Amino acid sequence: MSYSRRTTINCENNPESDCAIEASLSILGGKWKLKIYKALRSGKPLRFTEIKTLLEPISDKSLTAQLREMEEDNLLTREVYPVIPPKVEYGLTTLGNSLEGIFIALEQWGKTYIDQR
Amino acid sequence: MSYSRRTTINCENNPESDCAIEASLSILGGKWKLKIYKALRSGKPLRFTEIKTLLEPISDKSLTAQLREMEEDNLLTREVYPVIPPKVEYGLTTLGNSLEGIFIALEQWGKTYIDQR
DNA sequence: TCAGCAACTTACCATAAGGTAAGTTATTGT
DNA sequence: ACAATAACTTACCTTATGGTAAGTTGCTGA
Repeated sequence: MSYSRRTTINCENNPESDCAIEASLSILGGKWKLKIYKALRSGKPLRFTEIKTLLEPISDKSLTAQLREMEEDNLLTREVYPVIPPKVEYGLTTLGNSLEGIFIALEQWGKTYIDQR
Repeated sequence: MSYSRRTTINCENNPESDCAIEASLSILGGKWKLKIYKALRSGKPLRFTEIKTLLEPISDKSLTAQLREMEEDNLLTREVYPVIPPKVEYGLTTLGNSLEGIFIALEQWGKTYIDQR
């Protein structure tokens, strides 16, 4: 998708309710976001490397970037354990869990689309 | 979003159901796709210029590109009236109409997200 | 004769997202 | 002494998407 990320979503010049949709897409539009959601959807927090293994072939750089953005957007929590080597666990927030509806809708429609060919 | 368009969606290397989601996103990921859907959602077919006015400030180039892709993806119909100056009407197909679920899910979640700040 | 119209097409350019590959940190096990 | 480890960061590059501005078509009304 090409919904660029924004720092502040401005609904001012959006008299209609496009804004809500734009918000959703700007937040979920990253190439790996929904896959990260999927990895964490079970409820169990995962470590950086565990997520990375699940999403392969994602790069370290991309994974950190996407995780940071999702954290900023309050979709997931990041817990740092002060040990060496480092240990960091990521889990879904309440807002993160509320993505389920979108996930299901996209999955269902995708199946419909694929079937129709 | 950064779900690049594909000619054939390959589910072969996708043992999980990610494929359906990827299909959805690759098809809806265009910057204007969901706005075009929204414009046509009432059921009434619209002309190129009418859509353009509704979506402003979209460029001619982008609008044609997005419409063409949606047509290829069987989301909308394109009816050409052989008159001069040209008249072309776009409307939703059955598959196009089935996007409603995604539309609603994105809209609802976006509202939730915006409220939580 | 010629500007105006709708629906394009074309050439060119700007931006952003993401990839690759390497480096960083501080401790622990060999 | 030193390689290994997890979770990054950095510099650099490629690609895709979309924007701008101009041109095209063929008839019609002034």
